[in-house]
Amino acid sequence: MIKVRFAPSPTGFLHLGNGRAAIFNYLFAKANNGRFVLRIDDTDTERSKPEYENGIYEDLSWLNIKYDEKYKQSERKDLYIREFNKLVEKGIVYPCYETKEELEIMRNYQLQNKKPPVYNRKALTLTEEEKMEFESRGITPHWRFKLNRRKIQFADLIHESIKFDLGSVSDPVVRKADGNFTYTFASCVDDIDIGISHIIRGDDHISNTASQIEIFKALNPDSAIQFGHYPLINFEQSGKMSKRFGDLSIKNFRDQGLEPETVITFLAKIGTSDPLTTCFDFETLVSEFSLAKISKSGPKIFLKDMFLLNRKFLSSLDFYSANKRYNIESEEIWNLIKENVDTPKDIDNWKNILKDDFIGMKVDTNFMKKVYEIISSTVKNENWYDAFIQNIRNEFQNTLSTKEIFTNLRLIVTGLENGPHFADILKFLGFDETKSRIEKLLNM
RNA sequence: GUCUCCAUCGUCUAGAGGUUAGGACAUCGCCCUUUCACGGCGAAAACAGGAGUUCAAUUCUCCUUGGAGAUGCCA
Repeated sequence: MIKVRFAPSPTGFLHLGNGRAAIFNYLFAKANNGRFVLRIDDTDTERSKPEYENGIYEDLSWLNIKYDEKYKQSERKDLYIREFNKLVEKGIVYPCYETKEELEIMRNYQLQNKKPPVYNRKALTLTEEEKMEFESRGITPHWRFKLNRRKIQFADLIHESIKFDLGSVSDPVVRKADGNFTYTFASCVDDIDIGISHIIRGDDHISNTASQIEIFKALNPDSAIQFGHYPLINFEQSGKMSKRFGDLSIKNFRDQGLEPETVITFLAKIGTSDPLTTCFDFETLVSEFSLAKISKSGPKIFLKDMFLLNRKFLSSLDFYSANKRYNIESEEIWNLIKENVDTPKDIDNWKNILKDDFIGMKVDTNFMKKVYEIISSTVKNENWYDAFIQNIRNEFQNTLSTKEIFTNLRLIVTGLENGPHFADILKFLGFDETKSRIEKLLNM
């Protein structure tokens, strides 16, 4: 049974990186008839906040990612204690009494002497008397897992094979002095207990995986969990960019008017050998998903590409789907504007522009006067707009470029410099409304 | 410092010893549009560097360089 998990910690809002983890795992599960588990990794009681946990549910539901099972680490402490005690009995974990400050000093010292900042296992040499002494002073220990210091190699679904020198890392802390367990440990216990078959996470977890393989083995010698580490996204970052697009939270992009389909497709396809298609449905994404398509190198992404994709998504919608989401009054309106909207805000904007009480933007007064004269003398028949445009061109052909003429006209009628085919706009608005818009601006 | 991952057009990538190094997005040009956009067509654009293995290296090995990550009583 294939079972994967998405395990965010509620210490902040879900960002694009989290979203990618969720989507990869979700698609992997669906593509293999497996189950997708949501696990709230809230072992860090200091930083975990209920509002962030709610944010996780909101974002997942917005993205339309549904989970088959849900767990919360803060509700599973009894299990961790049981498993922890087994390791204590086996002597694989050991109590340490150093303070954070002492450890910090030790690390700095090692770094300054160009040595790897690895914990020196001093606590291992403590006598029972010394331990008692600490305890009597009210100092509770934190516990470390005694790593087998050797070079290991493990299979990886994306990198094929990863090697790691366990001698280069400290024995991981599994239980903190306050009695809470760390993610490193709780995660292993949960993965075994829940029956996770594949752990798919970012390259930033490679060193964790190396240590956790040892913990998995200590917990369950038969553990056969498979790993896949995908490369992290590099975000093109410049001051301007970040200012323009805001932070990287899913919530931010939702607020900016991106559609969930856009975010899903973007995150599912970026860094894979598939093109950034315009297929936006889950079924297609699932059928196209494969870990083999994820490249080993980290993609650099431009956030503007996501907005480009959003435009493609919107213009691909037919009237029925568009109307369901954005309540478009008529098919005529949708067909008129659909090629010219980047976000739902633009849709609202155009709906407003096409309403009768809309007021455009003033341009040069003489131009507006002339335009009014021309429309007043234009015959109101079936093709009035063609005649109207032709007459204006004739009037200004020696003084203004075609582009300038149209830009001015667009501003007067729509308030914008670009948009749907101009004659189509006039046709939609009708003779009287167009004339009234020019008149209104002239009288302002 | 140590450990780990990675390296093909601007970007995402295909390529697994012999290819005119292919595609997609972006860019530019032309066409369509009486204008911007949309659309159609086309162009430009890449194997980081150095050794080695080989008849032959983008492809295999090593080194250098570059990028990313880890090195927490965070996850």
